[in-house]
Amino acid sequence: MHSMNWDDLRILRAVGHAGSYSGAARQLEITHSTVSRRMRALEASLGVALFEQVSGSLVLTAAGEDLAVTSSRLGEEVDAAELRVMGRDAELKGSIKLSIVDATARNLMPSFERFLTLYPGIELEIEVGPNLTSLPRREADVIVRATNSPPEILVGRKVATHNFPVYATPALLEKMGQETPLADFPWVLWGNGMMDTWMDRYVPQARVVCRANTASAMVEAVRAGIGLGHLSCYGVDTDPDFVRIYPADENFNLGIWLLTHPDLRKTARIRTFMKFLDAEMTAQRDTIEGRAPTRIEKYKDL
Amino acid sequence: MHSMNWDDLRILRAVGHAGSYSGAARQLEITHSTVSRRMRALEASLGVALFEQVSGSLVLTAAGEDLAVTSSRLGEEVDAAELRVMGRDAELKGSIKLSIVDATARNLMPSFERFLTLYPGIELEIEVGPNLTSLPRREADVIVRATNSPPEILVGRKVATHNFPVYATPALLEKMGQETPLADFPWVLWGNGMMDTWMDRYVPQARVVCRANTASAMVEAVRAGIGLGHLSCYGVDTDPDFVRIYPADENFNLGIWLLTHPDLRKTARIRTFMKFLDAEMTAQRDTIEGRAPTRIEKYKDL
DNA sequence: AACAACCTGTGCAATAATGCACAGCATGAA
DNA sequence: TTCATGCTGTGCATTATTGCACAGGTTGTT
Repeated sequence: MHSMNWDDLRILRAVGHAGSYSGAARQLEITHSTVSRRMRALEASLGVALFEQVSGSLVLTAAGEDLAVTSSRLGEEVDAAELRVMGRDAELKGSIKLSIVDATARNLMPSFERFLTLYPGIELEIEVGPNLTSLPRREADVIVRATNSPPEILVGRKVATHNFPVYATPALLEKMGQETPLADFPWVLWGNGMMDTWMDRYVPQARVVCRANTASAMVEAVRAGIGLGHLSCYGVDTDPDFVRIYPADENFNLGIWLLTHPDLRKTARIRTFMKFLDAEMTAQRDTIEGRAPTRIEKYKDL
Repeated sequence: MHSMNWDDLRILRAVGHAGSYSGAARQLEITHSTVSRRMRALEASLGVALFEQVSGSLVLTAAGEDLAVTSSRLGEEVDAAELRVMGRDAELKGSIKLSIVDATARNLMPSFERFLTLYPGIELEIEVGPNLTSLPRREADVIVRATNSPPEILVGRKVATHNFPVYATPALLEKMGQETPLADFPWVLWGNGMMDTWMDRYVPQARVVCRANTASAMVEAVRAGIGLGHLSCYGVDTDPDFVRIYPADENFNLGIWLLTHPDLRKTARIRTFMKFLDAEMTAQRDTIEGRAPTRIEKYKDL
């Protein structure tokens, strides 16, 4: 008997999650026209309307919602099964060249270790450096980047977000006095100017005593007590040397992107590795994004 | 990130169930070459061998078994969801012409009633007759047949099996005497001769006093006490007028096929109806096939 | 040994699916 | 009011998938 195409349910899951054909298309890395046709085909196959149009956008019907929920559960089972079996046998071998900034690399080392334990046939070549701005073709298989405008020649997805609260050290707070306003502190700013707009708006007369052009240098400069600084929660929240003194501004964050070249994305060991990192970072997202700080301090006023 | 094609899991489920690419192909109504390619693609996508070849046939690896089991569970969830939403709204309407023999039609009337209650927009035209041997194109949308050689121009599947134990009536047993051997009874045989080989082998000198050419006529002839007869358990096991006196021979049964024309199989109301009947008969398979008799008598010797 | 009936694998033509490019609609900001 | 940015729908060319036909292997029966 003719059966429904289960892969249409994978598309439906994405539509339910993204809220639109266009959003689902981006998530799945296919075109919105494909999503549209697949949902039409699914409706025809089932003989039921899954969507109704409201002001040019589509919303799920009751049947659509039912099926989208089921598809979401199916997705969880598929993902779990996929992780269980992917590259499970000795066939998964070869080299993976990873390009990653050093701060994020440090945070992910335990995950890399776990991956290499699971897949002993893999050789992971990690190219760690300061902010990597050029991506010569073929010099890396997998790229982890902190950006809000990922290069269009690569494919992948945003797995988490760097949020940047303002941090100080307890020693600096004590030295300056607990009631000293932010404007009176010395500041360490990002060399690429990404927080300058924020400073102009909220601490216009700030004493900028230092600029650093890498995440690691930023962290070490603040650790040394040189000044206050916007640091990513990722790895800093769990470092006892730091104290948050002002919350992150959601308009000043960076996506953490997991990217590869389009023609590599079907390569088993690349897919396995990216899926593994995706799962690891998804599991740690609250920690990465600063929603599970280990020290809670009274925030200063501007 | 590139995702596995979930529809490959639907194929894998069938392979796990059928035990071969060829068997899965028949079950899914696609070619074995498609099954082969889809399983190769799935293995490539996951980077794991799901099959290994043993004497020209394929057996599942541990990873393959893991994934086949998961796929089977997914299939149950998909089937349940599909039944919940299929044709759920008022859109499912139109006519369905069903061709079915009268004995099976009587057994399925409660199911037809349930279907029409669920889908009030459907008009079911049931063509009930004695054994229908010709299938003029387009005179029926859905065909239920008792056969072991379904017409190749139609598509569908065997949903259950007619098994044919030997039945008597209590009155006939009393009239003939409880210890009378089978050979001394009068017999009612099928007009199409389908049980003649069995009779030649096991009751060669039988007194054949009656032949009937339809299932209904067979049932009514035995009910009238004319003689013993091979009747389908389906509907007879639950009829208090009858007693089994000899078990069914598994080499003398008929498949119950649910069939339609290839170009109708994607039509929503046809698919919904066939899937519904499939589910109903699958749920009743033990009863249909005689594994849940309501009266258990001591079987006679040959 | 020969044959029948099952199995899987693959080249090539046919068919189906997808992406691209375009069109039109809705909404929010300036 | 105008414009930008999102959305969905669709014709056509491109790409991927499928079916057909064939080949070869294994097993069981005669």
